[in-house]
Amino acid sequence: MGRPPCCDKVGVKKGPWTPEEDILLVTYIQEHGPGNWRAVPTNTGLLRCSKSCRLRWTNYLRPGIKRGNFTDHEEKMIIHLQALLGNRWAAIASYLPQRTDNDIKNYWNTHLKKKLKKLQLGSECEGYDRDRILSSEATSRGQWEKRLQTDIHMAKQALCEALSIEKPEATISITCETKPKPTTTQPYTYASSTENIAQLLHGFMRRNSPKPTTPKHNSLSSAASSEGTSTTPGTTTSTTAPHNDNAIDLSEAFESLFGFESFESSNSDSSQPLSPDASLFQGESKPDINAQLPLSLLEKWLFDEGGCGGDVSAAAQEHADLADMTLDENPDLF
DNA sequence: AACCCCATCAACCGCAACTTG
DNA sequence: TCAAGTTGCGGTTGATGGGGT
Repeated sequence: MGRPPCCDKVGVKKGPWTPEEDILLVTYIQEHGPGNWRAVPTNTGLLRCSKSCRLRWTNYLRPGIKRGNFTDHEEKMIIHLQALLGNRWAAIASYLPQRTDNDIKNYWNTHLKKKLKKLQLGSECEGYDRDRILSSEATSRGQWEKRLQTDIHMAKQALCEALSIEKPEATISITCETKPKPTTTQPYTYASSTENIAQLLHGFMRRNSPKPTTPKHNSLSSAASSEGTSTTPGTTTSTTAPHNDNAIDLSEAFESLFGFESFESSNSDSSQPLSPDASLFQGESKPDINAQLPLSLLEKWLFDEGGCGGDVSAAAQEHADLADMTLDENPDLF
C-alpha cells in the first residue's frame, strides 16, 4: 500500500529516548493506559511516531520488566522454547513475562546462538548432532501441534467453566475468548522496572501509583494490573496478541496457572534487584500461586530431557500434559 | 594515547495480521 | 466485502562502550 511509514514524516524524532520523553510517555500512559498509540504523539507532544512510543513502552518502560543478566533458568527456557517454537520471540517472551521479546531476541542472537554453536561443536565429537534433532523437530511439530491444540481446547474449556462457576472475579489472565479486547480505561499502577526511570519517576510514582486497583471488569484486566506484564493491553505479550497460535494460547494458561513468581524464586541470584517502586508494583495483589502449585512440574518439564535439543515432540507432549495435569490436579486454583 | 575490533542492546523498518467504518 | 487505518512481530541496523593491540 502506498502509505509512507509514520516514521518518515518530517519532524519525527529518532534515536535514543531522553528521560524527559520517557516521563512524558509514562505520564500519559499513567493517565490513559497503553493503547491508541496513534494518539500518543499528538496528545503528549512527543516528536515521536506512534510505533516508537509503543516500542519504548513495551520494551523499556512497561512495568514488570526485568533487565540485566539472564539466569540459567531463563536461558534454558529460551533454548528450549526456541527449539520448540522457532524464532517466535513474542511467543517465547510470553513464557518469560518479565522479559521482552526484543530482549530475548537480542540475547538469543548475541549469546545463545554462539553458546549452542559451541555446544554443537563440542558434542559433535561425541556423536551428538543437534541439526539432526532440529530437522526431526520439523516433522514432529505437526504431530505435537495437533495434540497441543486438543489439550489447549480442553484446558480452556476447563478454565472457562472454572472461571464462570467458582470465581466470577477471578484474578486469572486467561480468557475464554480467542481475542481479549484491550481496554484503555482501566486504572493502572505504574512503576517502571528500569532503575533509571524508577528513580526518575520516584516522586511521580509516590503521588500516583499505589492506589489500590479496583478492577472494573472481570478476570482479564484485574490480572493485568496485578501481573504487571502479561495482560497490559496493547503490549507485545501474547495474552493480547491476535495470534491464533497454540503455543501462545497455552502460554496464557501457563502464565495464569503458574504465575511467574515461581521463576523469580529461582532467580534469586539476580544481580538486578527490583526498584522499590517496581517491587511495590509486582507485589501488588499478585496471587500467591507458588504456595499451592509445585514448581517441580515445570522444572521437570524443562530439565528432565537431558539438556537442550532434546526430543522436542516429547517436550511438547509434556508441555501439553502439564497444562492438563495442572488443571486436573489443581482445580482449586480457580 | 590512538586506533581497531567486537559485543551488546535500544531502536528502526517493513511486512503481515487485525480492526474498523 | 473492501479499503484504510492500526497494531504486533521479527529481522536488521547503528550507537555505544569495552577490550586488545
